[in-house]
Amino acid sequence: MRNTGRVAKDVPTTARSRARLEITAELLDIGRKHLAVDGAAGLSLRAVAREAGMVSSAIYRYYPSRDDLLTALIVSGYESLAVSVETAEAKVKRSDFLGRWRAAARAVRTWAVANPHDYGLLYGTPVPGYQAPEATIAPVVRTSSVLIQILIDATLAERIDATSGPVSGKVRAAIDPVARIFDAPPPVTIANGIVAWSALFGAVSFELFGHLNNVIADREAFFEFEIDRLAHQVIGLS
Amino acid sequence: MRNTGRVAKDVPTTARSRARLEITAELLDIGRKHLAVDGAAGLSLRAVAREAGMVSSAIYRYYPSRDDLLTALIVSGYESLAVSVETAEAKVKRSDFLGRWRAAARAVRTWAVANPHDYGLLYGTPVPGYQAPEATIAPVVRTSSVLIQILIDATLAERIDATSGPVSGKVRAAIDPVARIFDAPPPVTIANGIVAWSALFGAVSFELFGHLNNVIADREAFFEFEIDRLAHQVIGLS
DNA sequence: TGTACATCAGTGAACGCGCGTTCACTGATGTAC
DNA sequence: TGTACATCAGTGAACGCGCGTTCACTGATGTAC
Repeated sequence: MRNTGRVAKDVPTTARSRARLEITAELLDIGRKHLAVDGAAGLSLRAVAREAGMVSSAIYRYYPSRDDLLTALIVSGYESLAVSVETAEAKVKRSDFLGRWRAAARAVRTWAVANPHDYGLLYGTPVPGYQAPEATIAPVVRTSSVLIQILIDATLAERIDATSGPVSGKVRAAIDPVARIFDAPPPVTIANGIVAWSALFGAVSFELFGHLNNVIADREAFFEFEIDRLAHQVIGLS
Repeated sequence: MRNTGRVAKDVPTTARSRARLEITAELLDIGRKHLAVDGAAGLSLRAVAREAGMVSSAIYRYYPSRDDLLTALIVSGYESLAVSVETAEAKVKRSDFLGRWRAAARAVRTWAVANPHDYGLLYGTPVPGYQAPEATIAPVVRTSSVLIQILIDATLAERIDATSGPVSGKVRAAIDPVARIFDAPPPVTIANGIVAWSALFGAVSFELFGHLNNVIADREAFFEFEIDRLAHQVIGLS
């Protein structure tokens, strides 16, 4: 079997290249498991190779350095989160804006609870000495685009309360980097959206990083309260 | 000079014990510096000892293990944050509840920006394999008590809007661990307070951990907007 | 005040460990003719 | 289809490194009489 002109260059055809993709993915999975035990700073290429049944130097055929494995883990984490959020949000009727926000917010928490160490890698303390390369930007945007799209749709449907009033010039300048990309929602909506978004991740981080111990008994119930408060009081969604 | 009966046992009298306190504190400072470069997971007793001009084994006279140094750093971090927040909030007229919230919230951010690595240690990803001992609880409570006191005072002065309405039984049960300690504010106020509190730390974490890059240009201006939104829309402070 | 003993900070060597990365190599797989 | 050569996954040894912790020790400081 040969590649026809149309097939993308990276589709594997030979046994060797199929094996390469599989092993690359397997090493990533093992890396993810180690993240859970030792944290990002303790991630060790030797340990991953060992568990894969390879000699320590062999892993360099797949990841040229420790930082490359870390980058792959971060990218795949953001992608996995994005898929969860997109899938959950897509199931809700397009005109149910509150429902779409709830679905997206719940998906963030559910994913984080299921993958606490990936969450910590993405949204916790930055790994010292690690500089995120460009490759990590695209999958980050995917997740937040879900919220932005809800805001855009709700704005066009006139389902966002503008009770909070217009926003000062200073704030408008502050949010300029996002606002210049999406011009449908008014500045106040974008600003409120960012407040709600960072509050959402604050809520999830508090739960996952142990700051709700001896504070909140039923985390799921409180989270529901929290995201409704944010939707109604902060975003003005109805 | 001798101890009179009244003097606390741990007040140093001899040159030796004074030196001990000083060196203990100096090692802590060096540890804090290393935190900034290598992160919590990379904190090394040998490196700290080296910088203090000691042989590596000597540090064991002061901190019996790596985890003990880490605990001391965490406790001193929470204390330093608590002092900043308490001091800033205390300067505001008692009847200016919004001003008190703003002062406390700003103090959290200011402290975090000035001590990003301590902040990461306290509010970021938990250190793998490290179990926080009881000693860390008291200083944590100090900071959040500032907010709770504002809520109590504002409730008694009837300066909190109850527009958000009463809270469901489920939510009341969820916040029971906190509510049973402070009975002045109604459950809805406590619940709203926790939402605002975790949103505040979410905002600070987003900024410090790099999630506002290419999103918010002027972070201070946006933070001001954010804490006002939280005060008005979420807590209902006037 | 002076002496004898106890306490304790700091030394230096050693333990066993794991790490990232390089390199020359072997042998299997893939490709061109 | 068969052969010669090129590619590349995986090996095993080695490099230089830093780590936490223990231990027997020296010598200065503090305490009791």
